[in-house]
Amino acid sequence: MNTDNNMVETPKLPEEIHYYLWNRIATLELRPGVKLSELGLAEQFNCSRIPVREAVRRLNIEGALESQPQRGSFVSKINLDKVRKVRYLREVLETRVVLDAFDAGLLDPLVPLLKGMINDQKTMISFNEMEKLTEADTLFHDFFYHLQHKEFVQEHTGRYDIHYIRARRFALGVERSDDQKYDDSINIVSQHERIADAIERHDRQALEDELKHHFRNINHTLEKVSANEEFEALFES
Amino acid sequence: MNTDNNMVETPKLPEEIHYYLWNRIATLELRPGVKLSELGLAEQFNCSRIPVREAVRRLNIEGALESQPQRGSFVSKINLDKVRKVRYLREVLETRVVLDAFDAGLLDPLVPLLKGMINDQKTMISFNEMEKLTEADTLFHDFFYHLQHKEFVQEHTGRYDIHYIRARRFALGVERSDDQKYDDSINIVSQHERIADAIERHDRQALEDELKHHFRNINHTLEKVSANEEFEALFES
DNA sequence: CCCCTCAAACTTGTATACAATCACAAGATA
DNA sequence: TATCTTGTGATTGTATACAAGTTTGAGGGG
Repeated sequence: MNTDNNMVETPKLPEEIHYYLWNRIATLELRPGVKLSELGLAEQFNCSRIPVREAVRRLNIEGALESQPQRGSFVSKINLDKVRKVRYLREVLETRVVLDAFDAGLLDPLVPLLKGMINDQKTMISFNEMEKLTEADTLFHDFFYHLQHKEFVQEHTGRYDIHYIRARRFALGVERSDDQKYDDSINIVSQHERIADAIERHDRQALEDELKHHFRNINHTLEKVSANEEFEALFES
Repeated sequence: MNTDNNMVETPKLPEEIHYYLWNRIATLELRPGVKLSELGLAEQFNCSRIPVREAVRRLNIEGALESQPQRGSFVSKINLDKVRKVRYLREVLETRVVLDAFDAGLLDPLVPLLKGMINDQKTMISFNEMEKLTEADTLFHDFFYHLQHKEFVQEHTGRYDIHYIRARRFALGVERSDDQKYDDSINIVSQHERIADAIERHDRQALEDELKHHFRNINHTLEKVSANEEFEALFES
């Protein structure tokens, strides 16, 4: 997110506050719609409003907060339109990165590694470790970017987009009841499996189709979940 | 309850300042390396440092300014690495958008329109109207995004990236001497022409190749220009 | 019970003041 | 002359104070 220079700088106060709030919002500990106040945060961080204000302004730019003059600052609701747009970018870019790696013959020797990751993911589901599964899913996708030295693409494909990040927690079922979450999680991992299978079979067209299907999956899940009354308050109307 | 969000809001001071500075930096009126100070800007805008500070912080996030504590705020040099990354995104995404439009058969009836735009571009070159050519180039590329209702993609493909924007002025020769600029400008317009020709000939592979060649053109131009001593000071080492 | 009035408490927007650090130039010293 | 010291101004970081608008809730009237 922030272009970390090589030097270990003392984290400045506004960055510290921004980092703390961003993470609390991304993990939904701070629920969409919750009201924050600059003064309250200032007391919490034992400083004046100025450093807090800088963090709040940045969170506004990133779409994590929405400050209204003389009213307050509210944690933004998850914007499904934004999620759909980021999803499209991700489909186009990540498909290209994976297929380029495939065409370069880089993926064949790595099929066993991929299958190992997928087995780990299955284990996490069986032990109901959904937070770990979220990390494992991130790792699975990061893998292809690193292989192609295209990590920077992720800055534009939802790796740091607060709306996509939060939506993904639902797609992976982290925020849902047990009976709801297993279906989608198993789906996602089985999609990973079919991607690995297509690579193993050297079936380029199948790989492309499975990738697109995988990325579009989040849409289907979200349309379903966002219509659920239980979660209505989390999404922008 | 008068929650009219449709009302035309008075542009807030920080946004006004941000907009003004962003444009001055994007057009290179404020040259890379130039030093600004919050207090000086505050006097210029007849306000206190607080609204200025907000604009400056945002320009820092966007990479247009680099503020150093107790030293000053400096207009950033053009970062060629960032330009290359944005160029890659643009190649992948815009190629996909254009080819999707091609596959949907949307482009055939619009070939005359494209040729008209290209003729206008040629006229601008002959009259040495490089600023207008920049706008016309923008319009030519926007055209495909609008056709596919994918305008939002441009937010991620350099339409608003300060480094790419400034680099593009060089690719189009706006900031260079007459003898230097004609070559590259004519190249760019003739590339547009070959793109239109490929569409007219229904040659999908040629269209894809010409698009990629067109997007990669900015790299060649920039490697050449950034090595020129005359412009060395504008680029990050 | 419902609705209106109004004042106090909040909240963000902005101004001013001070603190901490850096750059630079003038002067002292060898 | 060359180098170090030092003081002054400049610049960003932070704190406090006030301005302007919004929310909230108590109290009164119907």
